[in-house]
Amino acid sequence: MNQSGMRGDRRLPPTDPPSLAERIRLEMESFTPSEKRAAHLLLSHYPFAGLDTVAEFASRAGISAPSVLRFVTRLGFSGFPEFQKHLREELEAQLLSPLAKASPSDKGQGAPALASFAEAVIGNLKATVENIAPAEFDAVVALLSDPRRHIHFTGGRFTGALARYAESHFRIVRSHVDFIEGQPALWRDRMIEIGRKDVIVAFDIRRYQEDVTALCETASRQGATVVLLTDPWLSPIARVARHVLPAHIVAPSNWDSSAGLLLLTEALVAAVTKRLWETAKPRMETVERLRNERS
Amino acid sequence: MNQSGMRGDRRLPPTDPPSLAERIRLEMESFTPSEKRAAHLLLSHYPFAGLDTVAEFASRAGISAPSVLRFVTRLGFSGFPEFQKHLREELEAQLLSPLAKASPSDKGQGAPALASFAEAVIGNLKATVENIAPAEFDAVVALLSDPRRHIHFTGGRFTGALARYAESHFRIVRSHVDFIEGQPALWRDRMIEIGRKDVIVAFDIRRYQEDVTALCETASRQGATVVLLTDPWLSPIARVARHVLPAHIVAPSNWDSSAGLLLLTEALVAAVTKRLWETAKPRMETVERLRNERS
DNA sequence: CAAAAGCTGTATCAGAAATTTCAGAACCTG
DNA sequence: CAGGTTCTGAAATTTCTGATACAGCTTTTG
Repeated sequence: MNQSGMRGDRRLPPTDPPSLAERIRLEMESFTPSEKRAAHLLLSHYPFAGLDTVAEFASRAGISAPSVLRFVTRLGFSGFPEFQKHLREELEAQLLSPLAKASPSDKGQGAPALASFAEAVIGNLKATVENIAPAEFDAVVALLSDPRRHIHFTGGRFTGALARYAESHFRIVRSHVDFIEGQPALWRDRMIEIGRKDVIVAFDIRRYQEDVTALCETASRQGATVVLLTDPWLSPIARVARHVLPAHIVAPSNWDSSAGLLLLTEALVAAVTKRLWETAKPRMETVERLRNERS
Repeated sequence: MNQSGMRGDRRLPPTDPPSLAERIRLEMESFTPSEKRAAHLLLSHYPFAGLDTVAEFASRAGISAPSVLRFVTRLGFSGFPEFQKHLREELEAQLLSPLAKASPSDKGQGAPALASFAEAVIGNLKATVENIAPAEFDAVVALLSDPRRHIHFTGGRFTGALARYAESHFRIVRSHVDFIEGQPALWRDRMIEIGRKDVIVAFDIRRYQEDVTALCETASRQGATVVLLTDPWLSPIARVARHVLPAHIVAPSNWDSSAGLLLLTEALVAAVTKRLWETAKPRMETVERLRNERS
């Protein structure tokens, strides 16, 4: 039911109908606070958030109905119904034409920086996933799911934060989880009780940090199993690591991107949580209950 | 690259959500004449025809409003609004996840889990970038590039690690950067020197943490500028935040994904580093030199 | 620091939309 | 072809939504 019938009529570069979403993004700064909340809600669930009733929209955005009305008026619509009609038509048009996506128009200055950065990060994630040996990933999941093991996370200057992130999740999913600071003075003493039952999960990327390497070598010598999350050039820790999961880290920045490491971390958390669900569920519920009691 | 090697193991047909359209097609014969007209209209412009008003739908189908009502009742809905809600949800679900179709049971092995998890995360990153207003991003970059400002990072249970990650980078790029623990006991005293010159960068996602909110509210009351990185539902901190950068966080896991927040963080680091390059470069070189001396 | 401007939510109203009622039309069925 | 059943739409009814007025509050400005 395409009334134009004209095929191959892409005369112009895909100028696209200037989406309402784009306009909102551009005008965002000129919005009042509650208009911004409305805009954020709409953009985050575009365009479905706008298809509900005014009351529903207002409540979800955390503002009042009149503010929503003012918002749509400000966008140039004569009323809420007209606004919804526009959204529906836009949605229908977009859904029916397979070109759909893209939206590379984005002239803005800041956007390109963010967009191209995201582009690169997404490329890293894809490359990371493709280069992980499934067996390796599974083996690590199995290792971290073994309740008899003790898990220790550690990392360097920047990656230490990722180790902490991992620890804060695993700590809830299972027992015997902790975080070890990278500085030798802080872990030397603890090494005495590291042994075969222990697993060290180390994060280490470029500008590999000697103290983290030393920690892993010591632990390995004591019989611990070392799991390493690193970059494709492999931290020296790889020599003592039982399992290595490399992630791509190059980004258009003066700094490396840790997004791939975070992806692996979160995927491990998800997999282990699922695998230990029987015991993890009550633990998560308990944590939740304790949090609520406090407040 | 199916490591299981077991082919032909499609235990169950790809059940998929039984679309309403399918059901209508199956029951078509049992419809009355005017119901058929309604059904045909709906199927021919599925599902958009159903998103209009009853009157509009009836008119387009060439039947009366009550017939439309009887039609939707017959389909098992309690009323027209419920019918529309179903259409919207079906549409949203279909439009938003052309990627990770098999999220439910998926007891599958490691690699599929990792791959589909990555799919979802990548989707989050794209959605995050698209929903960030360029002006908002730029404004935050400008704010964090102002050498006269003091920057404080903070976050909740899980997001605290991201705040640390941000801090460890910004600390090198510029001066006057620190990290504030979320617990009130740890920051109450420091608030005395927080004022107009200060910027609080807060990370807070679902299960918003009251102590972080309290910190931001206090700081805001003292005249500090608050920047918030949160999820699309917006932490209550948004109330006092000057700038809000929302990131999509839903992943096929029992946990939310912070990858979008990390992306924004790294993009901010990259942008600010570039902007302050004249002063950042010598700082980075100095840090490098100090590290080497130590070893 | 005071006045002004702007923003936002409460309460209220008008109107439109969905739903029900009911009588007439069409269609079987015997 | 009469009696009964089913289907259908006009009109009445009810519900609920979108819109507005106004007052309180916050922020800005002089």
